Amino acid sequence: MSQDQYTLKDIAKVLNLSPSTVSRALRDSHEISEETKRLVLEYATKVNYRANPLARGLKERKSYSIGIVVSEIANNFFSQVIDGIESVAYHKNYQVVISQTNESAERERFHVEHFYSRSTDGLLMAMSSESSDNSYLESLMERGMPIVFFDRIPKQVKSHQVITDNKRAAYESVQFLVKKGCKRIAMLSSSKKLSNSQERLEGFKLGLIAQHLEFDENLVQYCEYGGLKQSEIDLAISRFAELDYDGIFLSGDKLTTGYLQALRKYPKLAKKPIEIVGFTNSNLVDIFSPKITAVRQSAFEMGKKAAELLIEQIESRGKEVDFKTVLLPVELIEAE
Amino acid sequence: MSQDQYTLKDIAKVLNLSPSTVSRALRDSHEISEETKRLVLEYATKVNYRANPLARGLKERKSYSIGIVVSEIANNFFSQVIDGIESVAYHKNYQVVISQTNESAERERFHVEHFYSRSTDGLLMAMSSESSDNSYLESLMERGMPIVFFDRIPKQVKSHQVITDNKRAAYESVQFLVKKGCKRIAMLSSSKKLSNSQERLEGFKLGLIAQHLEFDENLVQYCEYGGLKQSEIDLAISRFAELDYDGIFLSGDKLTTGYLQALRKYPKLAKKPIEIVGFTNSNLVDIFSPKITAVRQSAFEMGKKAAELLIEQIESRGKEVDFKTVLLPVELIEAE
DNA sequence: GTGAAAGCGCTAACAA
DNA sequence: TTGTTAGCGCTTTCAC
Repeated sequence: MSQDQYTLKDIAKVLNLSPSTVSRALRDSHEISEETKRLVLEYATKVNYRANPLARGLKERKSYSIGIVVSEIANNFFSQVIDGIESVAYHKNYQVVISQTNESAERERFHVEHFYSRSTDGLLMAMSSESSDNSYLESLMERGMPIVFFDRIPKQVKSHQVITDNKRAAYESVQFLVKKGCKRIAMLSSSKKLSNSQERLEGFKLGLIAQHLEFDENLVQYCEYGGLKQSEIDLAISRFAELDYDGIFLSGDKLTTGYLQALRKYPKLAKKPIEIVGFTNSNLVDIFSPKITAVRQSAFEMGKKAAELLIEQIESRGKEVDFKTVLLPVELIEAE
Repeated sequence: MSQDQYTLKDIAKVLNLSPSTVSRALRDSHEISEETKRLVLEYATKVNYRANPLARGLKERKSYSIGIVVSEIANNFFSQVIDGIESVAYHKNYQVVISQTNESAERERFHVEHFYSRSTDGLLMAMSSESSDNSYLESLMERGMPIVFFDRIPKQVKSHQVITDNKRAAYESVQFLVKKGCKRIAMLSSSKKLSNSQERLEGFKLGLIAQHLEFDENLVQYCEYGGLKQSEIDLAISRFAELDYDGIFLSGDKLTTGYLQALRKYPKLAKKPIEIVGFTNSNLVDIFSPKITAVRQSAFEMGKKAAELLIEQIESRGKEVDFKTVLLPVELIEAE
């Protein structure tokens, strides 16, 4: 990096070759002699040659960059996913471009179209909670833009998907609570509309059935905004207070932390200690109080897997792909 | 977005103009008649024309993208900074490309050079803790790559810098502790080498002086790895245990959470309750236990400010800039 | 006020 | 096996 960027032409001139030969040599083409390849490679390494990605992208209609669309970056779960994405992209030489929607469908669309006009090679998306009309995404994909969805996936789209095995996670949470001696288990859930929530609720019910426990609709409270508004949680909790329960399953990150915050705020609502199991990807559960058992999603893995699938799809260049739905496990982490 | 990307040529053909005229019209050049401009603009809007950023970048040596280099993305503080950066970039129409170094100087350099070869327009960097030789950064800047440093800045570089007012933050933390009745205040510090740490230590001392308290070297423990290794913290804490102190100032994010984790692990080390003040940008301090007072950096603001300065510098196109050092305040958040 | 042409750095079809 | 040429989509100098 001790001087300005070398180009193919520069190298060609020095070695008395043509730019195309140099190009081919660098791409290890079979039609170039070993001797020439060696020469080119040697010199290229020496001057630290880097192909100009803009030029290459312009030519190849490829930018070697992938876009991420999430609702918020400053979020334990998403930032861990992004970490995973970056780690894969780094090794495969793709740039990672981020964008956030703040849960706005309009902003989501803006970003997606922007990525498109930038010849971004592919997209990794977790849908904003507000989005409903996804037809524009389908038409994009039809026109050849690979999109891999993770965490929050739109309905009925043909694409790779990487999600948490929500049903199983909820099921196991119940098993855990029962093992701890709980007989009446409450649940704090997000909006019934979200696929995530539905699956977790289903797993919750199955978990109860497996333990021959009755499902009591009163013991489930729904938060339309998934805990984005603390007031929602406060309300839910005050409703719970009148009921008798000895364990609770919190089915979302914000619900978990919101629940704990509410307990702090209204200590009398927490008359007796109960067993708490909740989704959260915070790294700091071990210093939370009261103690909870964390349902930790494989966020990093999710990012990795999604990025791998995306890059694979990108590099298969429009060949028929058979779309996968990858289910990732959660980990129950019990505070000591 | 209902068909494939239009090009200048497409528009030119339809309107019976030359591509160059269309280009000029779109860039609002004075040498194009109002009438033509109107025509072009109208049609361009109609077909939702977007200039191909790769082609433009290749030509203009500009990519309308800025790069972020941080040690880790999945980190409360940094992800909040990135949030701030994105919010500015979004409005100014720049893409945000992320990269992480995992504290490796080598990886840092790799990323920076990569950004350079990608014609990234500018960089936002928080140095990795491992980096020492920054001469390559200087030569980069000399060759016209704008870099704005935030949080962790290299020594002696001429550039914009956005950092926390560390001295003041530490000073105020001490005032706070004294107001709470503390007489013997301990401090857990990062490596003496880091500028951040030095400033916080200095503020700590000044704070003591202002309260006519004596600075006792024994009451300060240094963690070479800033708390990255829990063992470091455990050791420091066990040393503290033998001393008599009634308040502690934790001068870094990982130190704060690590300290709390250690208290949980070795409850006997926390013989008597003491007042705790510590840096942390976690949103969950209110559910930590024991209760602490959080020193919260203006992370979002830091990202915003840094991005604003960077884009301003980019768009001033190599004009002489007079470099600013922006000091941001912290907020002390007391648990209820 | 508009157009023709060159060129940014790269790849690939075609020639030799 | 290597070189020549054209062209990706854009901007800009130079001509008209």
